[in-house]
Order: sequence, then C-alpha cells, then structure tokens
Amino acid sequence: MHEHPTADDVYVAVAVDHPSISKATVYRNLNQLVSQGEIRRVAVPNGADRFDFNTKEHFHVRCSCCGGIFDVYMPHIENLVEQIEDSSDVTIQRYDILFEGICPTCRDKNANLG
Amino acid sequence: MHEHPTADDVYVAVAVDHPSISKATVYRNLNQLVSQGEIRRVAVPNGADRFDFNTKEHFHVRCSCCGGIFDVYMPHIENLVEQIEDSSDVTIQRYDILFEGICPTCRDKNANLG
DNA sequence: ATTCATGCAAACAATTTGCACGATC
DNA sequence: GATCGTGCAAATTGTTTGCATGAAT
Repeated sequence: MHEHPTADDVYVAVAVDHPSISKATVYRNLNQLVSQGEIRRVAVPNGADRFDFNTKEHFHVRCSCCGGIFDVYMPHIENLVEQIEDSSDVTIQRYDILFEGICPTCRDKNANLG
Repeated sequence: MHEHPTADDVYVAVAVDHPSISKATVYRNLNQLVSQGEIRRVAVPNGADRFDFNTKEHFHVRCSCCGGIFDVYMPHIENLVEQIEDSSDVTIQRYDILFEGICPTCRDKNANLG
C-alpha cells in the first residue's frame, strides 16, 4: 500500500482479500490504531484524512498540483514547539501541520510544458 | 464579534440585523473574502472552519480544553518555510498549521481544582 | 451465556450546489 | 432585459452511530 492512504484507500485495499468488509469497520479500526498511537492521522483541510504508518515526528507537505502527500523530516520540531509555547503561554500537546506547494515532479512537468 | 468565528457564528451575528439571510449566502461571501485575501480561513481538524480578520502572518493555537482559538505571533515563519523547502524540495505556497494544547486560563482553572 | 467485532443502513456535520426570484444597471 | 446576489432546499463528502447478527471465549 502506498503511503498516506485515506480510509477509503485502506478500505479498497482490504476489500481485495476480504470483500465483505464494510467501511465502518475500516474507520473503526483506523481510529483505534490512531488512539493507540500505532498510526497517525494526517488531517487534510478540504479532503479526507490520511493515515500514516510512520509514527516518527515529521511534517507533511501536500502537492497542490498532484495531490500527493510527502514526508518532511525536519530537525528542531521541538524548538518550534518551544517557541510556540513561549510566545503563547499555551502548553502544546499536539499539532496539525500541513504545508502545501508544488512537488519536484510537478514542477519539472510544468517546466517542460512551458 | 469575537475572534475566529465559524461560518455559523457569522451567520448568527449577521442574522440579528438581517433575519432573512441564509447560511448559503454567508458561506458564499466568506469564501469570496477568503479568495480575495481579505480574511483568512483557519481549518480546524474535526471541526468547522474558523475565519480570521487578521491577515498578518501568524499561527493558531487551539485549546483542547475550552476550544478557544488564539493567535500566536512568532518570528521566523519564513525561516521555517525555507527549511521545509530545503528539506523537501517542494516550493511552499501556503500552509495550515494548528497547534493544540492547554491555554493559561484552563491551566489555572485545573490547578485550582487539583 | 457473555463478550466482542462486524455489516448494514441510517444519521450526522459542514459545506456546496441548482434553481428560481427580485433588485439593479 | 441581462446580470447579479440571494433564499431555499436538496445534494455532497467524510465520518460516525444504532442495531442485530455471528463468532469466539
């Protein structure tokens, strides 16, 4: 399975081997895995949530052209959170961060066209 | 009107002076203002979008206790975006960033209770 | 026998859309 | 009289829920 599937992607993939499964079950099981911390939910504004099997701290970037979601391993996430805590006086527990832009593939594609 | 209203908040507020307005109109007008850059949309995972009349670059923090949304003015947002661009090779156009934690008010409230 | 995960269909929330009408230029 | 913003209700999307059933302990 490719990275960052939606619940529906998971449903379709599981249904191959298990044709009678229902989406409700997929949602229920994904939610349970998320609350157990075994997978992560990637909220996508204006789109279905994605799920991420990679539980290491990282950000996500969405390509506004192809819709793909990519991981970004950036050091100093903790520093950023600390800065936010200092500036806001809020004790940060979690965050939803999604950058959006043009991925290299789409950029090259456009360059070739233009 | 308090900061960071939802579309429904706006609807209710507008309806006071303009009782026949419909939600569709509120949504349409808010969307138009967003696309003109006059206001900003704050996507809230698992909740209605908020709208922000403050168009200066800043982050948002949501209190997981009271649900309030607060502004965070943090320097070096551009640096962060640059770092993301360097690490991901994606040209960043925009981002949705929402931190979540406990605001000072709720923290104090809990401290008093405990 | 009780617990538990499941399928199914209905409910749900937030938002968008189609369409007809009424005002405006 | 063409355009435009609107109200209304229905549609759409992603997700959750109630309920009955069937498997497993």
